[in-house]
Amino acid sequence: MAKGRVTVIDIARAAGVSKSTVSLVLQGSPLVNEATRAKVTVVMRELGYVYNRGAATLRQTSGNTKIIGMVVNDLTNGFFAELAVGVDTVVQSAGFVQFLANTAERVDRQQEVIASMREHGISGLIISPARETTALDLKAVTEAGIPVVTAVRNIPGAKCSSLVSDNAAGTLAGVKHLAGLGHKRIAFLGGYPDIMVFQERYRGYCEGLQAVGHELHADYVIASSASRAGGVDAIGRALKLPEPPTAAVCFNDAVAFGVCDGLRVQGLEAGPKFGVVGFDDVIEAKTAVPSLTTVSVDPQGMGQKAAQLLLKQINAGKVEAESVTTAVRLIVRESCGATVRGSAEAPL
Amino acid sequence: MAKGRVTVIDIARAAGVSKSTVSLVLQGSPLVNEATRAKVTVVMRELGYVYNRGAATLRQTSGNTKIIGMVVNDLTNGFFAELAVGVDTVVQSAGFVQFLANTAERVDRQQEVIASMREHGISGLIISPARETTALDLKAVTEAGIPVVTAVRNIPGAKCSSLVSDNAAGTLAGVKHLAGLGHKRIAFLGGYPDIMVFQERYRGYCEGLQAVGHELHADYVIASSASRAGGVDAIGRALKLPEPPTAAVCFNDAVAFGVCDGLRVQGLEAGPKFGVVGFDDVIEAKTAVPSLTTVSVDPQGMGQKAAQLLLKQINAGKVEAESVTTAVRLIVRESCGATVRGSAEAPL
DNA sequence: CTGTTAGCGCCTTCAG
DNA sequence: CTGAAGGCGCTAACAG
Repeated sequence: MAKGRVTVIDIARAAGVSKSTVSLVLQGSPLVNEATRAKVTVVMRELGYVYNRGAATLRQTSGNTKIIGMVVNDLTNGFFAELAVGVDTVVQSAGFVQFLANTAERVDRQQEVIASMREHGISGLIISPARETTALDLKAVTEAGIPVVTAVRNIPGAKCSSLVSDNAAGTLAGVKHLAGLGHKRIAFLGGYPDIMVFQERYRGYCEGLQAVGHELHADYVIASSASRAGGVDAIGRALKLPEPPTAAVCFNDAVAFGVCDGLRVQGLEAGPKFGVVGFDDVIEAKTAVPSLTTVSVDPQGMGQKAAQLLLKQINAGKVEAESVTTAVRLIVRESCGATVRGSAEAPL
Repeated sequence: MAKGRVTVIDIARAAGVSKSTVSLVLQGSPLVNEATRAKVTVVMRELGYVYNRGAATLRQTSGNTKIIGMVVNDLTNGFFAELAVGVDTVVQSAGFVQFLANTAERVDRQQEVIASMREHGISGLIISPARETTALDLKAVTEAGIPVVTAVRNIPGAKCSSLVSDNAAGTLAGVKHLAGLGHKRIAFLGGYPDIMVFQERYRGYCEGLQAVGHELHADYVIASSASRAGGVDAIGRALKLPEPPTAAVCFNDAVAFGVCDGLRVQGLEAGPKFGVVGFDDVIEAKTAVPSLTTVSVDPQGMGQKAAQLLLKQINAGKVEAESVTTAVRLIVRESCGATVRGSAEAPL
């Protein structure tokens, strides 16, 4: 039963041809007679032949298994599950299979599974790295010439492509959304200007104001720690201004939650009267509140982009694994006091 | 760089030994001198050797890749994501890797990925089958002697193990829970007695009544379609009884929702005054309501059990892939008007 | 268009 | 305890 696995040689004998002919049929070569091909195909089905990809890989340019590795830090989080689904769809239709491993934020597990995947000869790797992951953890893989794409989080010094939110487009969409609701005084709250992400989101904020014809008021840009406490602080200061804002774009979701808290203290509420948009950094995704409009990444879309990017590199001959930062599609979910829905698309 | 992949022969040369010695080191054979082993190990690290599992598999009893396939009908659903995580944890610690594929309920996709996985030589398969899957769809795999475990849903005629909810234990726990809250008149609503699942859940109901010392009243067992509408119907009839029940165990979640609807119509409400327990059949998982106590499977636990079962069969020499129905752990989540928490464990 | 020959990287005898 | 062959299933040249 499971004993004599049928091989090319078996089907060659049964079809009265040679193994190489069978091999040619297998890879759809045009060098084979149509009648022969048909006969071989039939015999294959009859004998229940299954292609042994391992053997083929071994013989060929030792590398192109059609397997890609996908390692995720928390599959329990719906965001990452959707990410995996996105990857899966494109990977499947390209005839690849994906290894999936969950790290539960543990670098040691992550390294183990990466090693394991490498033994199996993955031809590419998509990874949403565990915290604490350093460029060194990926060095072995990248140096082996295996294309790597990081998603959601990126690893500074690593020789790999990364896929991060289009920060500017997100805040831009947020501003447009709020302006569309009639808000004239829109603040930008939270975060510190010394980090790159802040600069990008701030730029989008400025561009948004410009796009809707508002002036940029320095008073409405209030830096604070990128935390819930920081949000409370920032909104507190904002409301003390002579002409307080009526809406705010927040650096991230944590800040946005803090802003909601702060509003509540003042007897206000996030909603139609005071519009709050938070940039969703996934980390707090599980605690999303409905009274908040968030700018968030479409996880499936991100997964698809990641897979496409990876496959492109694999097919391109696994070179050019440079730090190519790519943009992703953003969705502004409207949730409170509005029917407007903003969205921004930025191509690869 | 990625050119000359280092092989056993390379490291043999560098370490000044023969390939077979290296091979022995690789599989931790005791037949090798400690000093030699150390030297070889060092050289391996220095040259950045990675074990080629494909080649090994090819040489060996052509079958034992350490890969298991996991196919899921909807990874977007948190339940299945957790299931996958459960599988992943045990599979990882057993030194296996998992292929994960999402079918989105499409049998054609499912068949494709299964075929693909087979080409890669999976040594076992865990599958939560798409609807419409028949025993025939799995025949090729099972006949090849590859152990298969179905989870969540099972496929009648298939030669494989399956993992389904412990129905009796679930309803039994539900009855105990309600009795613990002081309910004396507990009904069993929904479903039709001609299906196996009904019989099992009904049995648990009876056992539960017995366990808490209640009489079984035929009036309190009301069959109806296993749908939301069926639930409305059943509770309607129940409330017309001379001594209406004060609590109900429902055949499944759909029925339970209907019961809640029906109660609301009568000015009642699921909660402390009228206890409702629904058996969670996953299908409706996304629409869970908080005022409802549900008997539901622990998805991670189920995944772990599935993986353990599969690995056991793989290690046992891939025989005995008979229809072994196994039980799973159930959790009764308490949610309304009670601090009691029931749970039932049924071992493999 | 088809058959022949030679390995891919590894593991298993079987001698030394 | 270590070295020398042979072959897993498949494909890549070459011949016919």
